[in-house]
Amino acid sequence: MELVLPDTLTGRPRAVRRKPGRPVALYVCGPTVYDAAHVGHGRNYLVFDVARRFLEAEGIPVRHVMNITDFEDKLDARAEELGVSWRALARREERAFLRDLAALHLLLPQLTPRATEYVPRMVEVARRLMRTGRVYRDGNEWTYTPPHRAAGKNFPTDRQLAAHAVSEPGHPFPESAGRAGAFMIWRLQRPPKPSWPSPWGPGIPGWHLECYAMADRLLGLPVDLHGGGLDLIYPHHYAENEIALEFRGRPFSHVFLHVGFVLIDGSKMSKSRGALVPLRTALNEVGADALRWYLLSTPPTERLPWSPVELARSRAEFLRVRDAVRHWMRASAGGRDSAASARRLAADVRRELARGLATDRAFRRLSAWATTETERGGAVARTDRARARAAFRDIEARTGLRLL
RNA sequence: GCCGAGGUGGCAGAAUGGUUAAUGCGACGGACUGCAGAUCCGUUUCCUGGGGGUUCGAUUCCCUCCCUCGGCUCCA
Repeated sequence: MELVLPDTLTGRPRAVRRKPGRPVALYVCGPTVYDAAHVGHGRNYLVFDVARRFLEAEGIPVRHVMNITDFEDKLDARAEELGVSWRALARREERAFLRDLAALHLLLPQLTPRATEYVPRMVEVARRLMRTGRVYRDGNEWTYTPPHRAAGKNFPTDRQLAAHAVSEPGHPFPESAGRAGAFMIWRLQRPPKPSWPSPWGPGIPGWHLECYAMADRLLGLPVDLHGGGLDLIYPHHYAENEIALEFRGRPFSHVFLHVGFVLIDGSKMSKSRGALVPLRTALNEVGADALRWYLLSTPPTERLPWSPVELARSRAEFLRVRDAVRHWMRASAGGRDSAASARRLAADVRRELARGLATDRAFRRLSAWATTETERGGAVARTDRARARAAFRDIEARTGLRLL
């Protein structure tokens, strides 16, 4: 069964496909490792985890790449604050971040390339952009200004930006009309801050070149599925896509999926506002399965308001479902049911996930099944136990929940 | 301004063309109780934002208007 996702670039549902004989090329934008993961990160990577699990359960191999941004201004600032080197801080936070994702029972990507290892390739991307004649230098920075694109080629942000700049007179975007959508590709900088040699002098490449260089090298462009949090659409994915359009005339990815924010007090969880719930804290409180249930209980592209009450309710709901499954599977209780009920449930879950990764609807199927089977006191017959188990194993494989 | 998601009973929230539009909370009545709470039983007539259209039939599909929420160069 095909996995159809709401594609952000076209605004339409699109099936995830692959090149014949190749695995699905999945590139998920990773974190800047300067602080602990919060539940917003958790939800983001969780959504791609379920997408990958679904494809693999369908027998489709996935090559899953997630970059680690291990040099960046905020990382420098944090390192200085703590009195450690930016490299040491990045390594430490990277380990913690990946450990927390694994604790949420995520399948970790096969490859987690670090930005620091890709600087020479990013320099090469910058060099090619320099040759387009669309780059200008302003002091220590070189900036690339993309040409105007026809509708549908990229996220419709340049129009937005122009309108936004006009509607807010104090907006710090100087020549907005002509330069909407421009992004930095090289900045001069010296140690102890991150710095690498280049034809333009020592410094650092712009962030957007990172994912382009990595995806091109490790997966080949265009990739099949790409995404991250909704906040990455602009400027990050817009910019990556501009580079792909410049060099190849094709978008960065066949399908873009962007995950809705986890909201706290009505607005986005953010490190700068200090309003966030660390992933580790939530995991310690309710465990991976209940947290997965909660984070996936709203459609992936929609926002999820964080609420301790709802978290507790999700935990209770997950446990109710798990207990119902376990009880139903205990054939020693003299069960008479065939495996049909479990197989139907697995088919329902599969169908809901295939259609837009509707985790919320899939979970509702599980809840409904649990209610029905509990009320009628059903239990599987000993002879059908193996087939029923296989059905639940399939659900587990796709959702990452541990039910049996 | 632009992009996106929505407007269902007092509140929250299901139902992606088909019988009296779920369920939960709240409220009200009753049982129990010295009173209250908790618990249990029952009741809750009244609800699909406005206006067109498609259809035998619309909460559901199309158009339009109004309103709400989120986002719009740190960011998952």
